Amino acid sequence: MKERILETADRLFYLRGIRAVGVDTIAAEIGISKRTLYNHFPSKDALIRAYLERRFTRAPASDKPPVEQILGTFDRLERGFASKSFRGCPFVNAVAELGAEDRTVKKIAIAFKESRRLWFRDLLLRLDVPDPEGLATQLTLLVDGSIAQDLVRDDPSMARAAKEAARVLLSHAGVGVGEADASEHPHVEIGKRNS
Amino acid sequence: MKERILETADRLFYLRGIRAVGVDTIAAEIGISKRTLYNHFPSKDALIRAYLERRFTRAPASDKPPVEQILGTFDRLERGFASKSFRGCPFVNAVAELGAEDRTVKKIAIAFKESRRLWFRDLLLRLDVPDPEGLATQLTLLVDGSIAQDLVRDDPSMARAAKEAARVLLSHAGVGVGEADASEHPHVEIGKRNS
DNA sequence: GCTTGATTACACCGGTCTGTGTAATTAAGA
DNA sequence: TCTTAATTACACAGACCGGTGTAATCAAGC
Repeated sequence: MKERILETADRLFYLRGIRAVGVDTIAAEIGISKRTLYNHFPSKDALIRAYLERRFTRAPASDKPPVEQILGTFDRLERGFASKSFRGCPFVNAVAELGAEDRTVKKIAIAFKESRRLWFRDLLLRLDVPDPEGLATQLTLLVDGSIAQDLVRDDPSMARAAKEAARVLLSHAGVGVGEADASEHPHVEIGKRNS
Repeated sequence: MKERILETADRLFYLRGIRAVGVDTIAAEIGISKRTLYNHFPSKDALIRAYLERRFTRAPASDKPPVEQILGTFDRLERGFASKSFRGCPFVNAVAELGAEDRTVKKIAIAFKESRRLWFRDLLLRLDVPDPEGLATQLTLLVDGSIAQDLVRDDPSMARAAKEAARVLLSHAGVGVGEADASEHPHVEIGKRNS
């Protein structure tokens, strides 16, 4: 039950915005009474925090080469962008919506961003780059930048632009990166999904 | 009067969030009646749109070398991040808050993002880089990425990380970029209103 | 002085929101 | 069958919201 509530809250909060979705809406969507929802979560704030904590899932371990894992991140991003149910980074959105209002939300968001940076860094450590910390930070900038750009432009090709930039940064750090896929044309005009 | 309303709405909308600030709050902050506010703007939506349009000011022309202008962008960003009154990109925040609700808001946000990309592109054209369009896009990714990261982490050094990455990208495109911090010119005076 | 337009105070509307109180209903386990 | 816990329906409180109606007040220009 608790999981069903969280599941639904996740979908609605993420797609429509946290402030835009009321507890009545969530309860109605599942088909339960509002009272039941409040039996599982003491307040909407608690539900919001649980929603963000549930989003905070670390990437599963992979045995692929570090470079492939790093560049693959942007392929996954592009696939996510193409999905209708993609609407930016839930943590950035939450901080933008709730701001200084809820300090806990910000802490969760910071933890998430840092965990992704560390994921990059650990992969870079295995590649013997000169400055794994700084390069990891730069990669997160490309990730978050492409997410923000796609949020407003609805343009999944932002992920490819980020991937190209990541390739250049890795190459500059002495990492051997393969050729760009045949399907990737840097000169392509920026596509638009919606008019 | 209209300008005073916009001024106050700008500050409150940006710092506390659009949905979090009511028209009563704005009127009370200025010390005018709510009726006066509604004499200047037909609805809150109109006020929101005017707020975003007011934020949409293009960067003034500069006669500095293109590379300095490009890298200087990140210096201005860093100074902005350090300010207490910085809370991310108003356009990204607005889209995150209002989402699909208001199509006009999204259009303004898209226009702004594109105008900054074109600003980069026009500078890159003067540098004869192989792919000005793509590189301009990549630079915007670094800008938006550092803004998003600073929004959640409150870490102005993100701008420097972005600048470093930009240097690498420019250098890889055959542009001669000076040593780190060789382009520091303290009195670059461009309105820091945007993003 | 008079007219005109902006601004004011203030009440009020309908709606939505989070959260609670309560009593009835269900279902499962001992 | 009795007990216990979860869930239900439903009303309601209290607050805030966007927006309007109205009549009075103010200020400036003719």
